[in-house]
Amino acid sequence: MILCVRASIILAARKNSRFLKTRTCSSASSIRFERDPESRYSFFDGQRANLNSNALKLVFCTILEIFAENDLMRSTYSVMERAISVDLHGIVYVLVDGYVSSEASIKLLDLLLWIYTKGSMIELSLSTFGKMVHNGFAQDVKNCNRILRVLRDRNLVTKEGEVQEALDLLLQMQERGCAPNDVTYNVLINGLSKKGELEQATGLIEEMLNLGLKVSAFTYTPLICGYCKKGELDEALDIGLENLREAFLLFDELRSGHLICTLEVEMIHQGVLPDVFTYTILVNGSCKMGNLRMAKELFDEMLREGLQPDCFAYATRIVGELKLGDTSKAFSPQEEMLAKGIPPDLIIYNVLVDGLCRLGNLKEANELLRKMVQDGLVPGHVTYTCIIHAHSENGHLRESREVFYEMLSKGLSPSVVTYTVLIHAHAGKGRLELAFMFFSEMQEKGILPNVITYNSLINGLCKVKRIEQAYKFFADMEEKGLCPNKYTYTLLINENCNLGNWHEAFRLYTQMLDRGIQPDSCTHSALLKQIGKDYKLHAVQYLENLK
DNA sequence: ATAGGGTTAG
Repeated sequence: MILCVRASIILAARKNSRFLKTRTCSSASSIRFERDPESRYSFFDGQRANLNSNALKLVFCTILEIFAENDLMRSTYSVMERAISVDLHGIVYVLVDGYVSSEASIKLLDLLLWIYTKGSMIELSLSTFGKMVHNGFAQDVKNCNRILRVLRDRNLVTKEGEVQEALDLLLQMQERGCAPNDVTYNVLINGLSKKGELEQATGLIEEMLNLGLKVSAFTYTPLICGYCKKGELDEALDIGLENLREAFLLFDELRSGHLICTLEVEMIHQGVLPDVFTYTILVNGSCKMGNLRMAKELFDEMLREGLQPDCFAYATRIVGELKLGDTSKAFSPQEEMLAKGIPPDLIIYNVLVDGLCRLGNLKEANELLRKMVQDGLVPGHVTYTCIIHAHSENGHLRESREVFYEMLSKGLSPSVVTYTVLIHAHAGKGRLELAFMFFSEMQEKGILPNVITYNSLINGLCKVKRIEQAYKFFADMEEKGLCPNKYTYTLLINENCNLGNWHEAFRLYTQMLDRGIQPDSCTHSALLKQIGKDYKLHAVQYLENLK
């Protein structure tokens, strides 16, 4: 059988090369490939280069066809991956053009789209899907679901538009008779939940139930996740109100606990049992909302249910223990994991290194790094960023730079977070020249600064009263399409108040309200800093009520 | 190997 297939491939390849030679000799530019996006080659290099690239596509497609027809999907996969790795994206034209048998092209196009979507190659996914639809190859709901995920994620990353585009596709699917299924809805519910559109997400669950579609852990998990994130945002509001802080915390605890329990009960009511994914989110959400007791209870509940926690679940638990400041308890799951044959991964180590750094145990953190390397793991950019951060927080700017250069020498690419940590530290300590150096260096490397990066610079500039320059960066970020947040405004309001520029401070305050940016009590404190202490709290409460 | 949910750093 294998020999037979091999022989066919060789024969097919030979047949193709003859076919192509004929084409070349007759000097007819391939009719079949007129629409080839790589046709610009022929512009510079004559027909030969163009045909060579096409020849390669035909050979690849022939091999793929033979593998697919014989159901050798593993081999098909690796050949397809090879074709993509040498940028032969044009094979999609061969596949939709009817050059290979329709049975094989369906399989091959599915596979091609799968590879593109799995690798989040957004434009290639969309263009391939478009060609498939155009040629009647995309009737499969699975393909639609893959594209839905891509559209959803693109929307979430760029923050432009809505998950709307994906919702539109859902409508189109319904119109074309390609019935959306439970997976379709799950993808959309996930997108809406991540955007905080929880009511709309709940509405889709109702729609699913009405349609008799299967509601599962896949459906509820993102929604629970969304509620957890909302709780986290709410909690941020009470920073700075130390006589009211505890009351807020208690309130949040009750509310979030209640919501999470309701959802959990609802899931069980629907016959959906929470699994490791669900529990991980619940534990994480409880941690983030500061309810560490509930986090622990949920983790234990997961064990009682007979579920086997994995690295994700353990990482979440360790974060919780570290928040409680208990180093020994944070390290104990490691033994448990080893006993169960789940070796701690890079993220587990990152969490532990960061935890030790935050507790000021830089020495222990370094020992852990050595152990990590012994275990065959390589510290990554997050690991280094944690250590750089630790040095910065301790005011050791020189050390933080040294670790940064060590990181570069290991061939690791710093992220926007790494640079932001460095910029924040240097700008905050008045070392603005170094901060600016890092700021331009990151952009030269194509790492885009974000709101936090700009806030770090604005903070440093305000501190040394270079407010004009702070405004320049404020304008610069807006030009780049970055939206200033409540911290950006609070920094500028604060400095204007320090300088007695009340008019400007209130102008900024009005502007942020107009833009729908919620101020917090820090903004209000900054604004009212000069008012007598007795009146201050009343004034803050008054403003809080206003919004 | 052909869809869908979860973990770390500013």
